[in-house]
Amino acid sequence: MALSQEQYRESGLKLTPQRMAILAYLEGNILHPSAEDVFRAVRRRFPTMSFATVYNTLEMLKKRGKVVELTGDPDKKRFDPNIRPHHHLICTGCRKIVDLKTEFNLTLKAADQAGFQIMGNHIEFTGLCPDCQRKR
Amino acid sequence: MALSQEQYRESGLKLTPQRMAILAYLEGNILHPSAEDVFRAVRRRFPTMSFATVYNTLEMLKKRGKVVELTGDPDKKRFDPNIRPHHHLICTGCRKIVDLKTEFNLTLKAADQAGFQIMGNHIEFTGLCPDCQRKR
DNA sequence: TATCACATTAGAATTGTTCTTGTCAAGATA
DNA sequence: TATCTTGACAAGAACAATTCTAATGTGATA
Repeated sequence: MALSQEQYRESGLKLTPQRMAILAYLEGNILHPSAEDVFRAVRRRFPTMSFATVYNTLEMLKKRGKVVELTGDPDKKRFDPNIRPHHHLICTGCRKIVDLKTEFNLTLKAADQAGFQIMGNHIEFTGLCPDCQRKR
Repeated sequence: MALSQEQYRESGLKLTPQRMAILAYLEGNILHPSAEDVFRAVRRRFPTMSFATVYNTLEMLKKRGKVVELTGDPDKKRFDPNIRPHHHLICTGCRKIVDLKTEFNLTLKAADQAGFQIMGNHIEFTGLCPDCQRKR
């Protein structure tokens, strides 16, 4: 998430301590946190932090393209501060999500697109992470 | 979803009218229905149908590999009775999900797998469906 | 048809997310 | 720096999706 404080301000948004804390937590975070993960982490420094602020901020960042909302976890929303297109490994045991650097060249023939205007693609490799392999 | 009534019984499950109605609705359904879609459809014939029955049945079918739970819709669980591996087109406007017949040969080098035991993969092509293109 | 394990129902409970309302503070302006 | 205005915040209520609970009902087998 390349989002400096200046960029932030320039886009007409107020830079509040709460938002800075959320940004700091997201910056470089590769754990694909849920809203609750963000909330729990940021609350340590801001005990009065509200869930609404977390959701509002994430929603705003999403609208501005600064974070991406992930699918792949059916139980909760997960967010990725890495906005460069990339794919994921997903553990079906613990729902851990790991970034993939591998690139794939995927194209769909027009005949297969069902009239869709394709904007992007995302590959989910599913399997068991090392921890979950050990447990079973 | 190739699941005949005989297979159903043989696997030690009771075949109730409610379950038959759910199975009938799922059979050949390409709309990737949510639990509520199933509920609403089946309730027409079984006005006493309970949501719990829908969730229980879907969960059971999932456990037995007769349906697949989809990611791709962050707001609700969606189910696919087509258990043959295939990929999807997803409309970011209305969350319509369309099956793709196109096959891709995706392999990950061991070095890229982060120790995961890979079980499968799934590609989501995102974009706007024809209806949503018209609306914007 | 009697029995029993399992399925069903209705609604309560839980979880994740969004909305509302009153208050407050960041950044702008003078 | 003092004041103003707009948007952000906190707290909790509301909402939506899903899961659980307890009581009742029913399919399959003998």
